[in-house]
Amino acid sequence: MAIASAALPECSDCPIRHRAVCARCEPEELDALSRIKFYKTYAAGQTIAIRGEPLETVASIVKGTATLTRSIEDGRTQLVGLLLPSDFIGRPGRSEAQYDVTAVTELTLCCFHRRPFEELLEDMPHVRERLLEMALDELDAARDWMLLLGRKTARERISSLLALIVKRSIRPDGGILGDKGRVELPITRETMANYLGLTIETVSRQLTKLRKDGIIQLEGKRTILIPDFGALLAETGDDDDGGMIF
Amino acid sequence: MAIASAALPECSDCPIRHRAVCARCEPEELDALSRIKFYKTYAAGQTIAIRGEPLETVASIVKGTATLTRSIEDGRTQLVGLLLPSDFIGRPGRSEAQYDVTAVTELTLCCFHRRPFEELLEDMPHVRERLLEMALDELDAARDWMLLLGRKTARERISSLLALIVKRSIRPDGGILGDKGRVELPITRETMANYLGLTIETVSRQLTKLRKDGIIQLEGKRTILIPDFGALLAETGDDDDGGMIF
DNA sequence: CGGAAACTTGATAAGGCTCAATGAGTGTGG
DNA sequence: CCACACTCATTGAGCCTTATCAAGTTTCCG
Repeated sequence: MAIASAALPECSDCPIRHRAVCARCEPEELDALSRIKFYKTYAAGQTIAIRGEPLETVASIVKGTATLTRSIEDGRTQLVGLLLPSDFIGRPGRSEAQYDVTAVTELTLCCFHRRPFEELLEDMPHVRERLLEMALDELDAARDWMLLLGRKTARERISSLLALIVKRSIRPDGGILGDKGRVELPITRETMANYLGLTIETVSRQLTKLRKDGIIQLEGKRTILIPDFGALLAETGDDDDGGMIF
Repeated sequence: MAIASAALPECSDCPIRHRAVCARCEPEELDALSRIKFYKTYAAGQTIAIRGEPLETVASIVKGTATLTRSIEDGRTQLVGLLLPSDFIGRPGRSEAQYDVTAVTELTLCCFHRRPFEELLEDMPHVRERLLEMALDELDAARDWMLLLGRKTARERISSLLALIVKRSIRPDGGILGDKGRVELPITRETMANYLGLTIETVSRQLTKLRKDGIIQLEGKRTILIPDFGALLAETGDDDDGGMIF
């Protein structure tokens, strides 16, 4: 399934050290985790897990992007989570995947076999605590998305997604976007459509409209310029605020 | 805010003793919780919390139903959670409500002031464990709902909701429904609409269609008869299975 | 350069929304 | 006890947003 097993870098050098489940670990806890961890790499487009099939590992995303999807046999697909570095895959106490998990870019995971991980968990209050915190954050995100899926117009959905991507683009080092308001889209139109509960045609048309209205500029297919972030936020339908959390 | 403070019954007699956050508590943990708990009662329709306002209590629902909603100023409202007995309100480590919480029936809560609860939490592994489990279950439920909101037709949404209500009606004592396939709807058409991301007119029309198609029978406004549960499930758009989870 | 994948654009149709009127159930007060 | 008001629900007519179907176009990449 995995393309290759990478060498094992030290946790102290890990790019997600301060955000993943292990964020608040003491050195000895980190040691214990380190002893049972292993890395896996996936190519863009590869399947990581399939709903209903056994999944005996849990993992943190170290690098890359993955999606969590739910679908119906007739092809309708809904993206239920966008997984970025530091996000956690799998659930302690469950041996079957609840969602389809797919790599959308090249992906590196820091994996643990489920059983040993669960056993270690008993003695690692900091991991449990962080896991709870992350689950609650994801729950909040899922519920915000429910508002979008249930009540927002196509234009508001697109704007919300772009705003979200912008906010996440800023995060990594706290610095502002590479260029003034230039954002790289990490996902295809189809993935956007599946995230937003729309068709790719509607996504495309709404992007065009936002461009014609001067809210955004398109530079090639995957790069977007946002001259006025406030103007974009005004299109999201949100009671602003949510502005800059974190 | 609360109508009245009820007497304090013993935890051992509590109807949600085996499902709430305290489900796996040892007697001494239960004692500790018991010492800081207090009950509150709300009338149907009363507001329990407002998004963005301070919320310094957490609570378990003992009796009744409440809703979690997110909305936009222009009135659009999305229900993001349906809270039933044993469900938990509030989040450790957060002092502001993230959602509007409203009682839809008369409601009894088992409350704790947030700070003391958080402190007790440090020494109660069983509560933390259960809290994580419940959060992950809610996350799964929210994600299933995202599929419904993003991709299902009105008819499928209504059917899914009815199926969900039926499943929950069975749960309490493990016994089958009161009468052969007779289910009481705990919510109004408006609440259903806000849950399903539809208007009340569409909810009403689809219920009528399901009735004309013989999938359900309506008995007054709030009671539904389901002669063939399998037939209802076939209308939900789900790959069946999900059959009887809980 | 050729081919495939990703994206855009157009024409048309349909599902669900909006607006509006009507009906059923419930509680209140004369 | 009936009339009235009020809430909740149903039904209808017309419209609008988004989906569907069908070409084109651009980009990527061997």
